[in-house]
Amino acid sequence: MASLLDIAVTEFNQRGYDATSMEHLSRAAGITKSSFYHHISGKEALLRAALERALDGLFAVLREPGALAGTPLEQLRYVVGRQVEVLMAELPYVTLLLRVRGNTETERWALDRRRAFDAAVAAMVRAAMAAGEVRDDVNPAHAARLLSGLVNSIVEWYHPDRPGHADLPDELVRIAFEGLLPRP
Amino acid sequence: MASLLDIAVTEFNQRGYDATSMEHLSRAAGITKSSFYHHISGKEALLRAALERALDGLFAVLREPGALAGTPLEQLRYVVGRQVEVLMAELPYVTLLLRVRGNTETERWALDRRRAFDAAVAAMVRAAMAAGEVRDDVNPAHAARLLSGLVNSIVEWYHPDRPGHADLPDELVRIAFEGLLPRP
DNA sequence: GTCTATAATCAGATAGAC
DNA sequence: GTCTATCTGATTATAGAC
Repeated sequence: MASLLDIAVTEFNQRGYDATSMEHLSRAAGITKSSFYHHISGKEALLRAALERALDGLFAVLREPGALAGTPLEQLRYVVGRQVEVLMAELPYVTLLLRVRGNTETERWALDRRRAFDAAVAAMVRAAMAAGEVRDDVNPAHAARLLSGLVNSIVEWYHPDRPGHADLPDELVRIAFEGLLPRP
Repeated sequence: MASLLDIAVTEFNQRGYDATSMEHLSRAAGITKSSFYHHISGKEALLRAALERALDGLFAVLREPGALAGTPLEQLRYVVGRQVEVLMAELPYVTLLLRVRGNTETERWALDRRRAFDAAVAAMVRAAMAAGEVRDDVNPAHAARLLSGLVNSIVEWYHPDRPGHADLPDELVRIAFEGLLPRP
């Protein structure tokens, strides 16, 4: 049986957080709004719990051995691949995180933590470029932003139930680092 | 003086469409809510006008000579570069388009047209792959999705007023097709 | 074109019975 | 734990004076 958090996150992602009412959530859970309130303190608490789960999953990647050992490029490739895996494993939570706009204190907190994660990846891109392992004819800040954007865009179309997605982390790393052109 | 549409789109992008009230819009325009209603028929009409502008800009690219002549790869590179330029030129409108969730008839109409645009680009990716001009060791559908995601992710961080963004279309095309690794 | 005032509806949240 | 009933405030939209 799906938890109330799972149900809420599914609804939030379908309609958008602001467009989803407590009535929507309670109906999706099969109980009344009042009963729903017996279990959770409010709409924003649900949002906070979901965003925490997404952020915890992403930050954990940065502490894994593969993110800390090897050349700067090896570390970067590892983190990008794992980031895709976390995104796929925690899809609804990461999706919600990526759509936060900063309207409330909770949303601004999540945006701050997300920016910190992106900054860590950006530092790895700069380190790899300084080591000559990443091309230096593009703005490093742009390269980092585009890399993050490429990874995050997966939430817009990935569905866990569809087949043929097992290779996705590897495909993404290949395209990100080697590009769409055929190898020479 | 900014038009009411410009003002509304700015507000929609800041807070999200659903979280933005007519009160927000009229205050941003410097008039009362009632006066605002004198000029426009409702919130959704504003959304529709904005989404139309974004979609018209994107579809126009597909009809330009550069999108119709040359090898499949040349056509694809042209369209991707021009897509970035349109995104930069019509930033607020395209941003709004990319955040539509499908809650109303207007939003579903926009989603349909957007999917048609993406399908046209995906067809160009497949054509380039069939011609041996794009690597064939990735799923063509994934390659097309990732390419679109890469381009669209720019709306999350691009600001027209910041310097150093003139090369962005070219940088993006380089990264998309040649990847982040240094050239051999 | 702009305003004040207000209608009609819906939101998040609570009280209290069972 | 779940329910009906309700509160309070915000939201879209309109009426009608100036």
